[in-house]
Amino acid sequence: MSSRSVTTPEESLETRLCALLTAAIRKISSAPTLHPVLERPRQSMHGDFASPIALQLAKGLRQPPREIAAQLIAALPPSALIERVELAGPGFINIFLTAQARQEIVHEILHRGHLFGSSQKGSGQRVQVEFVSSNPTGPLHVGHGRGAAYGASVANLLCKVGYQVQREYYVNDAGRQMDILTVSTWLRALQQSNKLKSLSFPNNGYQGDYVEIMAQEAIQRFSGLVVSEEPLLSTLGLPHTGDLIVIPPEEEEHHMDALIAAAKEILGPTYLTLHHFVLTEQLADCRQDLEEFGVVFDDWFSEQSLFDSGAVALIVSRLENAGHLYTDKGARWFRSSAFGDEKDRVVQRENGLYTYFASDIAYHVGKFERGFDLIVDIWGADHHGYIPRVRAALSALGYDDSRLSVPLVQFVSLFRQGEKVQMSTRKGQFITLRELRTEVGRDAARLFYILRKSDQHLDFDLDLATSQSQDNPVYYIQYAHARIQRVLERWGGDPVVLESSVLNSLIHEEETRILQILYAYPALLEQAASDFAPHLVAFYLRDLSAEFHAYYNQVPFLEGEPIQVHARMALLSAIGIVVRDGLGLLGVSAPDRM
RNA sequence: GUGCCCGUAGCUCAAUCGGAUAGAGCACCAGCCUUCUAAGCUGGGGGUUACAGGUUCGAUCCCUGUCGGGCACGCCA
Repeated sequence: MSSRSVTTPEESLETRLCALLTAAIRKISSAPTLHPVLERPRQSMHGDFASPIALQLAKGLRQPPREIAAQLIAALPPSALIERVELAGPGFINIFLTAQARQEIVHEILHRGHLFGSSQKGSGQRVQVEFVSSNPTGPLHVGHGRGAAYGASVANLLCKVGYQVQREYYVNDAGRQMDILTVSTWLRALQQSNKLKSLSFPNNGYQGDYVEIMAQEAIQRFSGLVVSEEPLLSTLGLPHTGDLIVIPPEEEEHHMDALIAAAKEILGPTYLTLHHFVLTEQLADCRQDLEEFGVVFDDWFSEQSLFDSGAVALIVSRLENAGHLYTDKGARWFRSSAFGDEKDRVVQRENGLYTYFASDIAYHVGKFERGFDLIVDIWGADHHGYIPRVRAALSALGYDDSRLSVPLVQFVSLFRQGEKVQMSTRKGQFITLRELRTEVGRDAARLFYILRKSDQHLDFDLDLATSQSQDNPVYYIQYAHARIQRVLERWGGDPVVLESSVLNSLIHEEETRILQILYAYPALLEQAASDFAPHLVAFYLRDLSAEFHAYYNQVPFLEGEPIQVHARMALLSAIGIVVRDGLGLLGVSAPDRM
């Protein structure tokens, strides 16, 4: 127990070692001290920690780096943490910890449990993470799944390192796409009622099965929905000859707009009812889908509400009053090129309607007004050109756009039998997130999605993922956890006694390496959070699992002196806690047996 | 054409914000189950980090150029 004083939960090893180095720097130099960097060397012969500080000081002090390093080593205050210090290479200071210093991490982990790795780095700042935010015009597909898995993990990480996190879904319920979905549903309802004779379903309508299902439901629920074809043709200005009407491809968009207008005119208030119905249906489906994926939002923010509350009009007038708008060709333009964008952008169209950009400015200003210190927008990579204009608007209105971060998520390409699966949302030809979850399972999907950097293309091999083969890294990590639980179960002792176990025997190579990985966990989480890089957690867990599996194969844990067995059980228990916690951050379960 | 991102082992990807001998998985080769789960372990081969320059103690990382790939360039959202 006396050894617990070596490290405390408040001060990590890194912090204490940095303090020692800083003290040494002050002794040999009066120059303003730069914060000493501690690295984790790739090779064990380079110590538990290494610092290139002497190399960095060399220029300012006008001395050879090796000489500075030697002085620093001599000036280093004595510490129970440090076994020895070596001067190496061009001037690295390699620090070797005492076995006791390494072992103490086990007690810290057992003591803090799932709180281990948490930090106050975020110091309670409020951060909003907005992600998925797909148009509620159909089921989520595998591309949205990546955004969901990534965003949820980023949010979990930020939470873990001390931020106050709000998870938000921006509902694009105000645009033309929702009208197209409404009309699509209506036309399907007419088709199902055998009302459409000469008018065919538009190519640019939503064609998925879910539209047919909503149409069936709508027929049951809303009277006045089903009308004959004649008034529709009249309103559209099309002939009543009874012949099939063919819309040329270049006319399709105009035709759709005409259909929307006609639907509004013919249905009257029922149009709004239907619009509300399809929106509600899609959002409910989306929410359930995400929940089953382990992704839960704190808020679903309606774009329409920005128009209803007058926030959009207000924000445009704020830009107006600040002198950032001008008129050209009948439209109102925001001078975004004056704030770093490559060209100016329209906020109000010639027809008087606000653009999506206008409501998006209002949305982002609203985020700041809601009191968030940091704003994280997770967008598809195809929106990267959109970032400068949002920053420009925020800057123009006096907000600090450095408080906005926009990590991009690249596309997902599906491969089946070595061939790329072509997808089209509009035509309903896509693999849904739900299908993927059913085939692959939630755990595998969640891990697979975040296994590579978010801004890299992801080739999702369906055959590999659906084969449930050992190639899938999720099993490798989960298996480590399951093995640990089985060993602890076999041991059968009281876990509480492990908190005060004597750890002196944990000095073998495998054990040392595991300890080194374990005490790297808090710093790893901080980096993964600040880089928005959950893939680092996945790689970490695989490394930790690999070391554990090697250990497992090498040492019969339950054999030997009780004191030694206790030490191993304490170590295993600590590994289990970290693996479970890390998987939890990624939304992956940690089964006790497999 | 312009802008942004990317180019690392046969394949899919990492690389501690400029650090030491660039690492994993898959695939390939050779071994390990009467012992806590073989969904595991051990060993092996495999690289001019696309190419050419530059910056410095030191470059996969920063700068310039070339080649190749992706995305974006609407009064759509």
